[in-house]
Amino acid sequence: MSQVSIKDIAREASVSHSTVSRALSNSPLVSEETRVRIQHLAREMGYSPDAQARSLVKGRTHTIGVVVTTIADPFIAEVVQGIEITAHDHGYSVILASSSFEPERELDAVEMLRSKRVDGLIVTSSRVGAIYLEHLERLAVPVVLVNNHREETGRYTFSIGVDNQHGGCLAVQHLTDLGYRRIGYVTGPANHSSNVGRLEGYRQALASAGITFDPVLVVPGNGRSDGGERALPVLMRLKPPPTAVFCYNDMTAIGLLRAAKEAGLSVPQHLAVVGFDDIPFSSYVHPSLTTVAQPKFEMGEQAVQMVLELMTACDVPTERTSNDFVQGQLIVRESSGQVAYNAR
Amino acid sequence: MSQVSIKDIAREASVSHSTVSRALSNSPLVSEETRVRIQHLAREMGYSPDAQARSLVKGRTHTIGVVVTTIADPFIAEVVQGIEITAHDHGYSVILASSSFEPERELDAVEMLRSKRVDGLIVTSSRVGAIYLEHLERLAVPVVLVNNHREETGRYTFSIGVDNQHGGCLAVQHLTDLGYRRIGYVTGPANHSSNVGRLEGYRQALASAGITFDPVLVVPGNGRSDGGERALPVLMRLKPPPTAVFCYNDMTAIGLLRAAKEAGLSVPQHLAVVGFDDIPFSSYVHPSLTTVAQPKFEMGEQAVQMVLELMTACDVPTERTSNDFVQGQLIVRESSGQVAYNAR
DNA sequence: TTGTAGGCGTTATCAC
DNA sequence: GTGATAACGCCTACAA
Repeated sequence: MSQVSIKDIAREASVSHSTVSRALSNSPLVSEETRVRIQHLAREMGYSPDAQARSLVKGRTHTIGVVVTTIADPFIAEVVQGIEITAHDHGYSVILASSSFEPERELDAVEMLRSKRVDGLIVTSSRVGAIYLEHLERLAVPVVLVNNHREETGRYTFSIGVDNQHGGCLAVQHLTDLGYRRIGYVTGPANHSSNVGRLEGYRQALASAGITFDPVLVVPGNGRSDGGERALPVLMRLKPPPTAVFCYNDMTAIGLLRAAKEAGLSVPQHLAVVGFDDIPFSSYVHPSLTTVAQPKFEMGEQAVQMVLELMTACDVPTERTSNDFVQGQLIVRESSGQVAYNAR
Repeated sequence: MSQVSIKDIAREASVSHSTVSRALSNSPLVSEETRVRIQHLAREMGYSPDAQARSLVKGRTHTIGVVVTTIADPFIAEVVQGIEITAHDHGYSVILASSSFEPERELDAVEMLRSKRVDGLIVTSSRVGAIYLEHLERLAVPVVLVNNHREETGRYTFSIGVDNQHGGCLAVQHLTDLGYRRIGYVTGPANHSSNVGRLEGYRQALASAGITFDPVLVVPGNGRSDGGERALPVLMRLKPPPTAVFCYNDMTAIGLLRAAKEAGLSVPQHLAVVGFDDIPFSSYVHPSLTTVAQPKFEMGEQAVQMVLELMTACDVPTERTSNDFVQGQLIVRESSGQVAYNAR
């Protein structure tokens, strides 16, 4: 009933099923004539090869598993888009699993993907990246972490992420180039490597502009907009207050912008603001947000390429570690340098 | 090398592979003692059942295919989140494929999913829904369309979408309840069924408030923010201009808000604005946007449930049509009724 | 050039 | 209870 198989075609064409198999895979071991006849017949009968049966014998599923915390995060969604499109271009398809931020569910997902015999695994924003180290041997497939939040990256790990220090440096250099000299930083989650990196970039840019680092200008945020809202009054109470501020990410900056508006401060006249991420929103807020864009699509793209390379090179089995970094890009909008149209 | 199979376990345990199979599936046809022994051994050896081999014999993959235009659309991403989580809860996993708005790629995706023998198919925002009608017979699995933009829904189709008329009615009733009587509508893509439905809801709400419909108040948009920006001057040039406006969707409303700000109109004092969708941004714009929320997660959830039902009931083979509608929910924010804190 | 036979890792149906 | 044996749909030596 369900689906026609090569045996059905074989019967119809009065040949053996192996001849059908060969004809359909364009094997040279079959006569031109029967080849076209079989292929025509297959199309007519609505044949669709069974990928499972094929991969059972070939040992490859042409499928890669993708584990995310939640696909509803626009940032992650863009990375996944890069993954899906790149995978498709290489003849691979993608099984998506989300952990909903629960480590247990994340392990479930990995186990399920192992059962489905994915050829490789990409994990984004995992906070439990370390667990993969233990599971790697039995997983038997390459694993690439994207944008993970772990501190230490040991052996057996492959990851790809943005160069946080470089990005932070870009952001702050932009401000120093504009002449700002008293520049604040609103942090993200304190011990995330991304926060540490961006802070380091901040210090580096200050240093190269000949500005001495002042720790009171670093105020805590949390990566969310409410963190930015709370940070603003703290910054403005300083003597003297900063004239520009670099925020851990765009959501922080957006919260800070909102607080500034309510406090009657105009941006960028009273305070220049730079974010990080370039979430879709940042061009729509008012004033639009200067930020460091993370190449999200590209990160997905590179993750797939890394997995593919690791797959073919898996004879040299994993002693190597590789952590690739992509460079962020400064996007100048109204919240820094330029004066907004209608705010003068 | 790669993965241990039940045969490996059988050899190790000195039993037949069928006994191992039974032990691992908790069959009653195996002694308690060997069952625990085998299960222990399996865990020790790092056994992972091969889902492909299993589905080859069972005829079920416990996988559903999801075709999207792009996962980077936050709206779609939330629907997919609902799909993934619901599927997971029912023991199903999700293969994701994106069409990038190209019909040809969409067909590719469907063909690939057929090869992978998915048990069901969910397609979101397809503009070529009609193609599925032809392919349905050979697809041999249930297909559910989510939020599709086709006009006619013929036989053999199953879909789920928001009740546009009801939603439009909610939005405009909210405005009439507040006392507004001259209310505009900025359209979406003219012939989309969603636009037609929302317009119909607009007219219905006017009628039940005893307001006669005035066609000049309906001005064209395009579903994007620039459409909203261009619509504002058109509306304000009317004599008399509207005091409130319902927009086809949030992006349109956001564009309109921006134009209003540049024109020196304050919202909602000079003009109340209501959108549709409740995209994540709408709570962040200023003033925050009153809107009709589409239950995106729920739509994904219901789509999975529909697929699951159709799967088990596929003996009654498809003569039926079913189009389920979920109800939107009014979210009142600053852009309508309430006056924003700092705008008085 | 084509057919036969075996195997991929399961489950399921028989016997014993 | 357990063990052969035969599927599931495909690929691929090896024979013919």
